Amino acid sequence: MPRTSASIVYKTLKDRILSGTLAAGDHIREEELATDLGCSRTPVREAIRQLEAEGLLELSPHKGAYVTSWTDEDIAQIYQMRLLLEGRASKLAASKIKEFHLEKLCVLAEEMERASKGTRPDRFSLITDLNNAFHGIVHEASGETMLISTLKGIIQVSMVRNTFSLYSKEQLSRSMNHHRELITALSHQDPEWAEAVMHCHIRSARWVTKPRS
Amino acid sequence: MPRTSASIVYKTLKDRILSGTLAAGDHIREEELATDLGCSRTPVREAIRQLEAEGLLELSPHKGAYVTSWTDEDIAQIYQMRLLLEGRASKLAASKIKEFHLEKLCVLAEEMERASKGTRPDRFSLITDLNNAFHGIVHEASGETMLISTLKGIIQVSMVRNTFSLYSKEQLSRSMNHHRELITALSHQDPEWAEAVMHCHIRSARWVTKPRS
DNA sequence: TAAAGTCAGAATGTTATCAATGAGGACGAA
DNA sequence: TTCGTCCTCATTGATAACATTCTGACTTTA
Repeated sequence: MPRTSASIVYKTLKDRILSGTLAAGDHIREEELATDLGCSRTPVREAIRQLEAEGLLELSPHKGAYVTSWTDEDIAQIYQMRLLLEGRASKLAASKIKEFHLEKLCVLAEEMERASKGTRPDRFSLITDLNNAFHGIVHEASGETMLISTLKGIIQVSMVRNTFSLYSKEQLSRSMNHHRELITALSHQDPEWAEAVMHCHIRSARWVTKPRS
Repeated sequence: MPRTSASIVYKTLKDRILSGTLAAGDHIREEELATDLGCSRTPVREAIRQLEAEGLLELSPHKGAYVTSWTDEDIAQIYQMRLLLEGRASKLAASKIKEFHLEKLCVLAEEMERASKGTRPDRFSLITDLNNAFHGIVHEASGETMLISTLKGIIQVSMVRNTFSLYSKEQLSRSMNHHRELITALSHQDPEWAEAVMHCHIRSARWVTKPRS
């Protein structure tokens, strides 16, 4: 899909940030990254600016780019935003959802369950991708373009810290149950139920990376 | 404040879009803008990419950038988002607001009233700036960094179409009254009242650019 | 010793130039 | 006329080299 150098750099850099290869606060040198990826500085700069706009990088003039460090307070606020926005998305989706949405959700839920019971070492990143796709379908079903694009940015940020590899067996199973319950609520076209399930789902995810306090 | 060429181009271009100098759908050529502003294409490219990330420009490969055309549906959805997010910001602000916030809000409300009663030809852009500052203080008082930054992007977009020059005398006066009422609600630390006033304020603004349908 | 000034080095900001791509029109055949 | 092909040109994509600015370390001086 991405055929320009800039988009390749973008994707690579974003992967490294989301996967934790690049840690919070790390300094990114344009030249270094350019030679590393075998292109000139211009595409690298473009990728960096784009990631800055998404909030994954912070850049200060003449100094360079740094991987954004999120405070615990930031993370807490991001979850509050997800609560508000994904709650609304679920609510809206319940009234508008189409059959093919429900079918996709079922398939994704099933694949996630299969993946979570497996033992492949890369299963967590697979679950992450499936989970993102699942939430994406719910958002799409809400039919609100603006809500969808806002959510995309916010969720991405909350994914920097949250990995399914941190989930306990119990937490993972609860998450899967939420997916099932959400599908049921949506298929019954019950907005309040759908919103409530989503609230449970997000609130429970909130406590994975940060057990107490 | 902005000392790099790229940020100057960014600011200039953004002003032109928000002020309507550049209309929806207008084509922007890198070369053209570069010679116009007396710099090379690179800073222009950077500014364009940044504005694309903010949603003000749409970028199609090998063709160039176009000023985003918002459909009526988009505008409606943006107001829904503002309703949700600014409502929450007002609610939170009510419990946390400090005395100096209230003082600033009073000053701004007063200046807006004075400006709206004046006859200076540039009074509408003045009111716009004051109004943005007013809402900014409310957001700031909410103390939620993430909410604030999300709102900044959304409001900016909703400002492309909405100008106080379109307000009738009655609408303008109602808007001023909302500001006063919001200050009172906030000073009484009544979250529900503050939220309700903000809802009224945004819903009434919704019907300025688009009288019916 | 501490404070201020200076300078070298490194990184980003900017430019000019070349390469590649796709849009749109001219042309011809069915 | 309509469709398809090819060609041309405008515009973006990418590179390398130059300019500017910041940082931090070294020197000087009181």
